[in-house]
Amino acid sequence: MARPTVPTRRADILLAARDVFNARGFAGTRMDDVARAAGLSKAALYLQFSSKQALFEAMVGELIEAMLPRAIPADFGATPAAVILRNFIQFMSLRITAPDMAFVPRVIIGEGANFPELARFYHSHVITRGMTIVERIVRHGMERGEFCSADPIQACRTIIGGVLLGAIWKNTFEPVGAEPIDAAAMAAAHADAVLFGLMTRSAS
Amino acid sequence: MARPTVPTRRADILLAARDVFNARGFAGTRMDDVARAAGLSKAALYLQFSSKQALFEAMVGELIEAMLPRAIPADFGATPAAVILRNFIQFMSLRITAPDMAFVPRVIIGEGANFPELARFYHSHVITRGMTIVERIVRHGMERGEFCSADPIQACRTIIGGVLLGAIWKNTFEPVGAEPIDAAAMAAAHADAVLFGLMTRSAS
Amino acid sequence: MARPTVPTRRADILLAARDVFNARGFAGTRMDDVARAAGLSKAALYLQFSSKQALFEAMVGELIEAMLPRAIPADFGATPAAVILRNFIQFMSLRITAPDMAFVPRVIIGEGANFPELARFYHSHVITRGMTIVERIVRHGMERGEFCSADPIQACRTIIGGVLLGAIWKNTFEPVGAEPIDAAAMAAAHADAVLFGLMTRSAS
Amino acid sequence: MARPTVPTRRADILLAARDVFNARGFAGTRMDDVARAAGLSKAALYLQFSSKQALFEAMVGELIEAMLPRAIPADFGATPAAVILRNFIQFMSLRITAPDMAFVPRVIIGEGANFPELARFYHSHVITRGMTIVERIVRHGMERGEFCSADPIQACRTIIGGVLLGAIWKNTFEPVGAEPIDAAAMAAAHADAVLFGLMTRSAS
DNA sequence: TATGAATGAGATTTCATTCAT
DNA sequence: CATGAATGAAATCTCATTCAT
Repeated sequence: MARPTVPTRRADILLAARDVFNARGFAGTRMDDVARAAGLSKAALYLQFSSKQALFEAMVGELIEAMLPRAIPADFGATPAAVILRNFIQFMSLRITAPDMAFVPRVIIGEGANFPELARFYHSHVITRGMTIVERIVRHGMERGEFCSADPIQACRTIIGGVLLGAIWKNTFEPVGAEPIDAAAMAAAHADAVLFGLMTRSAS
Repeated sequence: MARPTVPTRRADILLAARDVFNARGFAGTRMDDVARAAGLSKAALYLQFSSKQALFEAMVGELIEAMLPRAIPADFGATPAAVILRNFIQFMSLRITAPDMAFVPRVIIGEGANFPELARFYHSHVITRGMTIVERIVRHGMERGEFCSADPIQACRTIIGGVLLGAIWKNTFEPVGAEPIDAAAMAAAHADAVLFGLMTRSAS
Repeated sequence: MARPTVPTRRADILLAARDVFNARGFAGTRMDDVARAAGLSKAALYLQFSSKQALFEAMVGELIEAMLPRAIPADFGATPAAVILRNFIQFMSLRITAPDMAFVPRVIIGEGANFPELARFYHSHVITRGMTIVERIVRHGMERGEFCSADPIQACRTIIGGVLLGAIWKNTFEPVGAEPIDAAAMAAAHADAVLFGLMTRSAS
Repeated sequence: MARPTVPTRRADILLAARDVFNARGFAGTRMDDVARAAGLSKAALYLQFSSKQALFEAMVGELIEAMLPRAIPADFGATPAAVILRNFIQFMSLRITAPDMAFVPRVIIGEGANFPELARFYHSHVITRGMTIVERIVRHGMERGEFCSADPIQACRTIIGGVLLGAIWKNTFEPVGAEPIDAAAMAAAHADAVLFGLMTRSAS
């Protein structure tokens, strides 16, 4: 409750950094800009982060953590896999296309080659974690006889691919004139498309 | 007969540029490097391209052109839509993950915000074109009664999302330790996942 | 009391800039040289002046301000116009041919086409102001019956032309072997030449 | 009569060079521009002129020659000095402010420090020659009793200063908004101003 | 802790000049 | 003679990073 002002300082910087990196990319961002946006002197930045790269990594790390689904039920019980999967797709789609998150994939993809640490981090914390969840859901559906037996790993890719495309669309193509899409609607349609491929044909 | 050297000059530069931009990204690439890679002086570069950005755009434009499916049959005749779609997914997946192409999406996504022209170009020439083709295939399947009636546009996104993920995977995550995937195999699985959602339930 | 160092920085640079621009002209001056002459790094220059041109303009502006006659009596009273004019010519001649000023006209004339702002500034602040003063003096003489009625504007040109020629002579021709002239003597002779054309013939 | 085409080539270049140097000054002029303006390749320029500086000097030299009063009567006979002086001032003023000549003083003054050869040339061929002529006229007037006895050299400076100011005015200040002056009218007024200073007071 | 001032090490871009054809 | 193509050698400007205060 009485958290001192220090952690706020750091948070302010990260917030400002997010905005500037978001708007300009890594190379295009100047420490000057971040400092000004955070209302600090450039030198003060360096008291908190030892380099531009460190700042960038800290900021992305923070965002990634915030993006991960906090709680996934340990046991799915009797909930139909279709329902769980729908919810998951909805959840991820909305989260990943939220204005303050959408640039994470862009940054990871765009700067991944220059920041292998970041790509590794993202891969192991987001992709792998997300795929594990999806895989569990798929297996759950297979065990319940809802889903036909497919390679769960491959299925994951189809599922995640659609979610990712939504984020890219919003971030990369909408600003240059692509027709805007409604994240929730797209998620629903994506779930439909995916589900009817996974469900046994006898279902219905 | 005796003038094939001239047009080569430009192509040499573009080739070298592709390699360097591929390895280092836009900001990380120095004109010096491109020049050296092309076996020319820096100044000679500027004889052909008026700026780093112009060079970059020319190179990406060239690659994009090369990546587009040259010829799609105007009329699908009686070929089953499932076959056509499978082929298309295969074709695009292989093309987009080929070592000399795979970085195009990365670059578009990563630098799109800094080069709106590029994003626009990519959107209208690749994405839109690709989606139109997929849409035609889907409609073809619906007319033939192969595919259940779904929103073709949304279906496109699921299809293309999976293809794109393949390229990103190879480019961004494999270099940092993600388990390598076989493009052809993934394409086949993606087609499966997608197809069984599109086919009418009566097909059994 | 303890902050006289700050305003010095800018002045140091301007002083150094004056010397280098004086010796080498605008195009011939490298920011490196100015920096070295000011005992600073090149980057420090850009902290104060956003471009070479800005530095140049600031420096010339400063010099011009310094060159202008600070105070001209608002009312000439009963002082003979001939005396006033003589003094003015002396004053301007000495000022304009002083070693640290003499290059101003050269620069304005030489680079005026490339820096219209500078030419405009010089025209409105120096030429126009100077001509206004001369005009007032001439009218004063006419009112007093000292000077015959001539077109004061045209007379100004003859007067100023001679003063300007002195500066040009010192700067452009003396360095290549023209016989050196004494600024004060030339000013006196010029005043003579001019005065006896303005004075009424009855004065004798 | 049957002068071959060769001298034309050279003349074309000099003409083009004059225009470009006129518009952009020495440093601002690129050999490319001159070549294009002359309708030649850059390399062809170098067949005629060994360097940019050589080209510049040749061009200025040519102009200066063209500017000099071709013929001054060896003996003034009984023509009144006032008339001769008036004519001379008119002649020089018109010549020096002609659009294709006016930039010569600007260039000499502006680039003189960087091209001492040029300044020397101009000084000895134009200034000195002009001053000699004026001096002869003044002495002629003194011998005839028209002019009072003044220092002829100093008088020359007043005379030439006014002429020079006209050229500078047209070239440097008119383009930035100074009120345009009529060369002939200014010359006449200048002659008046000067003459009435030189003539004996008894002349009436 | 905070900052204003400073800088080293480039980066892009330009241009006079050359040379093979 | 003429040229298209090439280049070496700068010059301006930028920016992450440091340091005295």
